[in-house]
Order: sequence, then C-alpha cells, then structure tokens
Amino acid sequence: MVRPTMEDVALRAGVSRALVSLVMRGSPKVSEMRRTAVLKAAEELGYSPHAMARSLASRTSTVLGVMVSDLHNAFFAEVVDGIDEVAREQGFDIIINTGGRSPARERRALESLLSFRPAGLILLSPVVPATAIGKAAEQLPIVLVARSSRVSTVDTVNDDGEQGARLAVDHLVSLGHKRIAHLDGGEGTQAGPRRRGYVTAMEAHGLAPQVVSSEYTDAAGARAIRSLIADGSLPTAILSCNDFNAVGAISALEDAGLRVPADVSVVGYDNTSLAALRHVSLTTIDQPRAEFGRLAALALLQRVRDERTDPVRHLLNPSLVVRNTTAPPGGLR
Amino acid sequence: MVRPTMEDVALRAGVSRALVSLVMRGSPKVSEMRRTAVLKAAEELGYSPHAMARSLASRTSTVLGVMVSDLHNAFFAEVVDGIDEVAREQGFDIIINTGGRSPARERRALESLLSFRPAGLILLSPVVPATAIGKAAEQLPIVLVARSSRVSTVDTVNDDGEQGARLAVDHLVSLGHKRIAHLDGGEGTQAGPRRRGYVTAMEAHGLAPQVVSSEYTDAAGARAIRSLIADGSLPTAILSCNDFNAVGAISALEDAGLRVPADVSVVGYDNTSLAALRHVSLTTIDQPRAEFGRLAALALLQRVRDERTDPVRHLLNPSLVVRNTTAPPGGLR
DNA sequence: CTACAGCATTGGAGCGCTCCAACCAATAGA
DNA sequence: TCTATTGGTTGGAGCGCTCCAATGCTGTAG
Repeated sequence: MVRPTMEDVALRAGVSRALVSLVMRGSPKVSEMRRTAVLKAAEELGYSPHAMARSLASRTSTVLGVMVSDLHNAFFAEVVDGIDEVAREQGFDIIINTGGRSPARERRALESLLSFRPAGLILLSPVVPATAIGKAAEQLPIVLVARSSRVSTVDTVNDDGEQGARLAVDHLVSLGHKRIAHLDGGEGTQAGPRRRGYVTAMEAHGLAPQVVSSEYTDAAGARAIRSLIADGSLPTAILSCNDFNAVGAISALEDAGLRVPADVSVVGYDNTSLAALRHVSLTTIDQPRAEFGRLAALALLQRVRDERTDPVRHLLNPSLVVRNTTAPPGGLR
Repeated sequence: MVRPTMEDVALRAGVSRALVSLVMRGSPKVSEMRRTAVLKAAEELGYSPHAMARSLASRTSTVLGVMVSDLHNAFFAEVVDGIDEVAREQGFDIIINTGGRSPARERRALESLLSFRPAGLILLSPVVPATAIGKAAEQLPIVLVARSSRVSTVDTVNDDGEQGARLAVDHLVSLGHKRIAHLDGGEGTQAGPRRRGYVTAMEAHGLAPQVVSSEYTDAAGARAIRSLIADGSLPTAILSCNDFNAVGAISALEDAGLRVPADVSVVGYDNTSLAALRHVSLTTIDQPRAEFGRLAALALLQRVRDERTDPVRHLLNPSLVVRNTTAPPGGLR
C-alpha cells in the first residue's frame, strides 16, 4: 500500500531525482541509455507520477474539471465524450463531479472541483446562481454548456433552440399540416428559445400558434394531450418540448384511440436514445452533443493557454431526424 | 487568477501559518478570538484550502475515485448517487472518470484516477482485465460494483441475477404461463447468472427451458422474436435479458400483429427509466442501485480506515416490478 | 595544450500545506 | 517561592515533485 516515489526510482536506476523527472516528462535532453534505465526501474517498481505533487511544484495543472448537473441524463454523457476526446489528444485529463440538479449539491461539487486547482472548468447546464459562476471565473477559465452568461470571462456553448423548433415546424408544414400545437417546456432550460422559434415559424407560415403549457416529462406530455382532447382543440400535429414529453403525448393519443402518425403527427426534441428505439421511432430534433463537448474543451484550452481573452459564444445548429411519428395529416399517406 | 495561500491569510490575521492550518481543520484548541480573526481574513481574501497540498502534506486523502465504465447508462448514475450520499456524510469527496466501455480508455481513466492518490477506488462494471485491478489493489483499497472478483483485497457488490430471473419466472408461472422463453444476454455482464436462474426456476416448476441467443439491444430483441415466429416456436411469455431487449421484443411482436400482454407477456430486467415510461410500462426486475452505491462506499471506507481486511461480497436481492406487459396467457385476463 | 562550446546531469530551493516538538504565558499545587 | 501542568501558539522539517543555476564531461577549434 505504499507507492514508490521518484527518489526510489532514481536510486534503483542509479541516477538523480531530477533526471527521473526529466524522463517522466519526456524531455529530449536525456541520453537514450539513461532513459531506458529509468523507465526500466520505474516499471519494476510500479512507479507512476504523483499528479498532485507535480501540479503543486510546477504551478500548472493538466486537469480539466467537468461539472455535470445531472448524471442521469444521457445528453451529458455525449457531451463528456466530446470533451474527453479533445482533452486527451491535448494531453489533459478530466475529472468529473456531479451536482444532482440541486444548487446546494452543485455548489459543493464546484468547491470540490476547485480544490484540485484544475487548469479550467466546464459546467454542463449548471443551476447555481450566476454570481457563484462569476466568482469562480475570477480564479480560473470557465466554459458553460447549455447555459448562457453575460460574464465576459466566461465562454458559452449552446444549441440554437429557435432554429430547431423552426426545423420541426417547417417539416410539419411541408407535410401539409396547418394546425400544429407546441407542448411547452415551461421553466426548463432551453424551453424559451424553442417556444420562440415555434411561434416565429408558425407566423412566418401564416399559421396561428397554439402553445400548450407542459413540462419535460412523459406524464406531462400525456396530460397536455388529454386536456387538448377534452377541449376539442386537438390539432393534427404536435411539437413537444423534448423526447420524453413526446413519448407521453404519443401514449395518451394511442390511449384515446388515435393513431400516430396516421391521425396525429408528433415531433420530439433532443434525439435521445429513447427516440431511436424502434418501438418509439420518434421524429425529433438532434443536437450535436459531442460537438458541444469538443467546442467547449477547445474554448477552455485556448483560455488556459492564454491564447484568447475575448469571450466566445457558440450557437450550434440542430438538425431534423425524420422517423415514423410524422406523416401528412388526415391519414393521407 | 492568483489564489491566496495560507501564508496570506496568516499575515492578514496577524497569526502564524500553523494557526491558520488548525482553524481550517476545525481544531478545538484554538481560542475563539483567533479563530474568528482567521476566518474573517480568509473570507476577505476569498481563501479556500488547496486540497492537493493538504493531501500531499498529510499523506492522507479525503477523495474517493469512481470509475464509471459507461456514462451513457443511467444505471450508473443512481449508483453514483448512493456513493455520493455516503461519501459526503463521512466527509469525503468523490471524483469521477469514465472508461467509455473501452478497455484502453478505461485503463487510462484508472491511471488518471490513481495519479490523484485517492483514499480508495470504486469501479463500476469495469471491463479492464482482472490483473490490472489486482495491480491497482496493491496500492489502495478497491471495491467492484457489478463485477465479481476473487482477489481477497477487493470487495464486491453485485445483484443476485439468479434470484431476479427466478422472480420473473415465478411471476409468469403464477399467471398461468407454461411456455416461457429466455432471450439470453450472451457475453454481457450478468447474463450468466440470469440465464442460470431462469433455467433453474423453469426446472423447479417442471417446465422445459427455452433459451434463445440474443443481446443487450432492442434490435437484438426484435431479431430474436422474429426468428421464434419464423420457427413457429413462439411461447406465451418472454423473459428478456434486459429492458432494451424487451422493448425490441415488444415492438417485433406488435409488428407481427400480436398484442402485448394479451397474446404474449414480456418481462424485462433492470427497471431502467425506459421501463417506467407509460408508453412502455414494462414489467421488469429492479435492482437496488442506490443501495449498491451506498454499500460500495461503506465497504471502501472501512478499508480506508483499516477497520477490516477480510473481503466483503455483497449480493443484493432484486425485486419484481409488475406493470402492463404481463397477463395470463391466451388473453384470459 | 588550453579555451570554449555544447550537452547531459545534478543539488538545492520551493510549491502550499500538515505535523511535531518546542515554546510561552498563566494558573495550580507543593 | 519554585516547579508542574495546561491550553494556546509557533517555527521548522518534509510530503513528491519541478525548475533553475551550476557542474562535469566530452569534443573541437585556436
């Protein structure tokens, strides 16, 4: 249970501690002979460098901290994939911490991440107040994903929710739909842009928007549909605020004896793995998640290397994924 | 961008560095007067302790490393919740790293985690070879979740897959089913115990087991069903190796004009959030995921504190969650 | 044969912290 | 009055490493 140090390796290889340090950092100014001797000794002892001591001594860090607001959401997993890809190829490690959607726990996660003095921080859809982010931004570079900010030292990466909603409306209109309702995400992140995009697109087509208050869950989607049916105001197409909501909507429609897409078309948002299941096969809007992560990591590393001081605001284009929940209205297919 | 050190706080509070250290660690042998003075100075400077320097100096760590083999799987998120809960209440922080299901990447993640010299490591369903785990176990305490091990210095937490399969079979038999097929998980983790449990339970009921080779995906589940239909060997009930497989099976059954559960009953395994969707509403086997995490953290902390040296092998009981995909055979309901 | 590069190698200082032995009143006991 | 004892406080050493200035060593030019 006691790990060997550089000193041990140096002793065994018959060189100085400083030389071992050079070898470990891949310095070119070490003779081939010594290098192999050191590596051999390290191997035999099972030595691996102590990242914290290194970071302490060098006053630099090769660690990027990532705060994931909700580990349960697969959305973030793909963003992390993108971050990891870029970080790794540039010689950085990442450490993840999770906030569990609670501001208090998230704050603690932030504190914990900060105590490792990472080179920078990427926050995925954080729920902590902007002031907490601003304070952290005084200590190290920070990039926000799926959350906007006006702080000039903070970079952001977001999807263009307005455009995504527009894509969905355009698709439905091109199929011949005229009555299209939007099940709104309420307070949820990104719900605002999606709603705005929907309204704008409808008006651009000369159609009347119909916004129905709802939430990011399948139960809420089902509830919204039932109320529309009760009202007698059920349209021929539905644009849900996200995939879960859409799946709930579909299930309520089927419960009411309506067929999807023959009687009613449904479009989701996010292209979660759920949407891709053949049993669901949901037409939805895809966000370039891995690209979010890549751009976030790239932006962060630029700051870390002092290559840039102006803030970057990425707004990525979502795309439409057509599956089997959309068709022309009235079973015309 | 430059963080204050203990020295700065000491200077400002007019005390020694050692005294600040005592205050930061909440020592009782500090006069109230000095304590408040130090805390005030720290607050004004925005000081927070440097975790790495602390850990280096104290030769101890309050960090638990967690390696998640696949961040995309919500299963692990709940395990992490359990770990986090216990760790936090015992004054430990956790840092997470992901292996992305690839042994090479996982190895790197392990290396990275190790370089922080955490107090211990929890590996969630790791895919690295046992030797790599054994080697790491020489350096610090390790707990494995959803993977077994024979190494005596490593603790494990698993679900009792045999019992879970038995629960499912018992449920179907009690509904009146006699022909029950198992869509097998093949090489997948935990597929073995589930298959064994199924076979044992069938034989205990005097029924003939029918194991169909399949995989942990919805496409594989659908494929298996199609081949059963083509064979003319479709039973009245299906026990899938996991929820995804079950959903694929359901969709293939419906495509073939069969109703679930009226014509065929289907049981999944894992109780993922997918199963709970009303559109799916899958009868399935639930594993106490948060409990996995809690027990893993507890076991690890015992080792960390040298309270135990004998290995612990937790085998948790799964439970049956009845939803709407199971009913008596032949539409007798 | 000396001088001077150029290169590989090394000891020492120091990163921010903890820990320990020593220290310093102030009070208690003899 | 002198010595113990106690509670609060302090300087110094050292954790494992990096960085820097200095050192030794070749080989080549003068």
